Amino acid sequence: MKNNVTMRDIAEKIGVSSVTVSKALNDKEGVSDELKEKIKQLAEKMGYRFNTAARSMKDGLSFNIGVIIPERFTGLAQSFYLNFYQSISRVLEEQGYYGILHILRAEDEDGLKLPRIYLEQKVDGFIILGQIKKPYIKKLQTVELPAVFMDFYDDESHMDAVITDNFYGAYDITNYLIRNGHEKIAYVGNIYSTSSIQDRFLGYYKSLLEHHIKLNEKYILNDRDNHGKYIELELPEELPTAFVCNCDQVAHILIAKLKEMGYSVPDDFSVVGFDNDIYATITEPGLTTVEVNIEEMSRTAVVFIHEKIRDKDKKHGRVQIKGNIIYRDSVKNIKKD
Amino acid sequence: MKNNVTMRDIAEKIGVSSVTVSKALNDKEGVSDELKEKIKQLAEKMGYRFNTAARSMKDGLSFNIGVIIPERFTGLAQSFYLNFYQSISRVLEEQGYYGILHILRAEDEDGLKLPRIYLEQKVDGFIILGQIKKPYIKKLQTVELPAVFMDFYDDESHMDAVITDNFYGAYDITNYLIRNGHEKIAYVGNIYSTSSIQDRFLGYYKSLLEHHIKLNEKYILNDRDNHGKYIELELPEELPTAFVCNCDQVAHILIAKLKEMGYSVPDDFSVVGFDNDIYATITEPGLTTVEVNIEEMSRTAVVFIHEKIRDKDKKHGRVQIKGNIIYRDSVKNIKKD
DNA sequence: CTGAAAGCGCTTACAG
DNA sequence: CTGAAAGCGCTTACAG
Repeated sequence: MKNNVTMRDIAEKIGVSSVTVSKALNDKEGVSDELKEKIKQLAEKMGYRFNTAARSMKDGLSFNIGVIIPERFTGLAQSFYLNFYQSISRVLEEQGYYGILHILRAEDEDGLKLPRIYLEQKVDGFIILGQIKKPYIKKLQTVELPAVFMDFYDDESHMDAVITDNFYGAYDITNYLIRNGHEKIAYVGNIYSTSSIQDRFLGYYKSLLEHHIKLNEKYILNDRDNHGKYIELELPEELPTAFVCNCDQVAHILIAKLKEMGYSVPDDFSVVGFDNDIYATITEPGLTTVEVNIEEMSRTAVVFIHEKIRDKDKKHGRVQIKGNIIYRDSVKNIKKD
Repeated sequence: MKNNVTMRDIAEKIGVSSVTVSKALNDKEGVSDELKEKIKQLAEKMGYRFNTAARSMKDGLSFNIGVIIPERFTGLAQSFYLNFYQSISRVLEEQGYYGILHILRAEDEDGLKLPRIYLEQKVDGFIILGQIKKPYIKKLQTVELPAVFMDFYDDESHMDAVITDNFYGAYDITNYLIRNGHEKIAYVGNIYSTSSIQDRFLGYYKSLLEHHIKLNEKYILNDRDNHGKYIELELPEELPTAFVCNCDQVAHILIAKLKEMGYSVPDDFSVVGFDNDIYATITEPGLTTVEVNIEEMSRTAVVFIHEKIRDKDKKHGRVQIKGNIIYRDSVKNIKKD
């Protein structure tokens, strides 16, 4: 690649040293304004492009952030985290960083194999998008690079985490159902599966408690096995009037099942979701759901990782970003006035 | 970052030069097998991580590929290209590369602004995913980096392109409808919008021609304006028995509309799509559609860009990757036997 | 305000 | 089989 314009080329053309060119292009002190301007213009004219690799060598920073998504959260039907990645990648670019996506294979996660982006010093830090297994979290902690968890947390490890406010989101939307006259409300989700599903369940439970509605164990419906694979939903004998689903996709599946059984939503049952992802709009009727504020979460995570790169000891702890309820057509007011 | 282990550290510990360490770790000639093994083990033990930046400086290669997606093909409801990117990113990683995603903003596309990944020498080449405007194509050609188009092509510019076999895909699936007794078949798509939609239309047309079915202009239904925004579908007065949709998403929209009008699919109308994306499985009934072979296309594009990086003058032209028909439940056999 | 020197960590000839 | 030297393109003290 000898045909690339370097600072030295510019320097020679103008009769100064490359140090001066460096200072000028980086807007540093110690170059007269005229010269600065002259250098900048010549650089532009010569088609100068900054060589990131050289800078990286000097300060040991790549200005790349590795965004790690466990394989099981990807696939044709699961675009949520990819959208998340897109948002992160956008925010990173605004901040002068780049996001390198790494899909963490199940075997690497189990085998505690660190991604090559780490082994090749390709990145300055990690954003981990989606719950990873405990041993892998431990493994990541042995690594000196900063990491921020997104959309999940792990209490033992005290890693910084940016999560959606699962608890209050579920609490709010359950309150909304109750305000609409519902009392027999089921929760759909494997409450032993992920922290998100658990916290959403607890928010739902809090709402019940506050309204002195007794928690009915038969109204906790399992939606997936412990590997995250969806299983056939089993409805209780005595049916509720409303369902709080732990995510929009499960709400979509539930509604399909109810329709198959000859029921109508929201006329026979009200259903709410969580996430506001593609399933919320694609479902007929549109889902009333809790929006995950992807943009705000991305912004926060990027600020965190940036600060941690500059200061290794910086801690942020667990930060919850509140989402709003998006009202669509899957809830019916059954209050008898 | 002084606390990183370098080749020199390993060399000193073992009493050889860093050249020998470099040779050993890269499995080059000129080091005895014993020494090689010893060096590798020590490297492992000392937690040595290769410094990509240093290698980049030497040979001017970043081992990053910029994957550019125009903004208008992204968003919550459009995960197709993100899935594509994921597949590309996976294949790149297998080949020792990394894919850096760049969402091309509309204003940058119109303003002919090159992405920063180019200006900062972050990437060795581009994969452009999704049709970009002509002037931007021209702009890209002024750049010395190799580029491969994916899922679209541009005839004037003779840029290498990996596309799905739109023509024969649509031809095959239209043939399939005809074999099922359909003769009044509409095509849904703005045939002036993208080359894909146009080619799929022509495949549909070829099938009609071969079966001596006259093309009815009223059976060409526009689905989007020239900015790609979906518009309300207008059905012809005399309805067809089947619809060939230019993509699954439009098939989804069409089926929703037909259902609203009180019709049933496939009982009243057969509908087929193209892409086999999330809309194909989410639609009720599941869509019979032409699968885009994302994996194979990614593989091909990565091979192309890799070859072009090594040999600037390498040309591949336009390569079509054939997809298969995925049979689901949106087509009814109406042949009277 | 300007620049010579040194160094970031590796690799590529080349010499022994 | 092994290594000294030079260089990739930049930046950071430091000297003037």
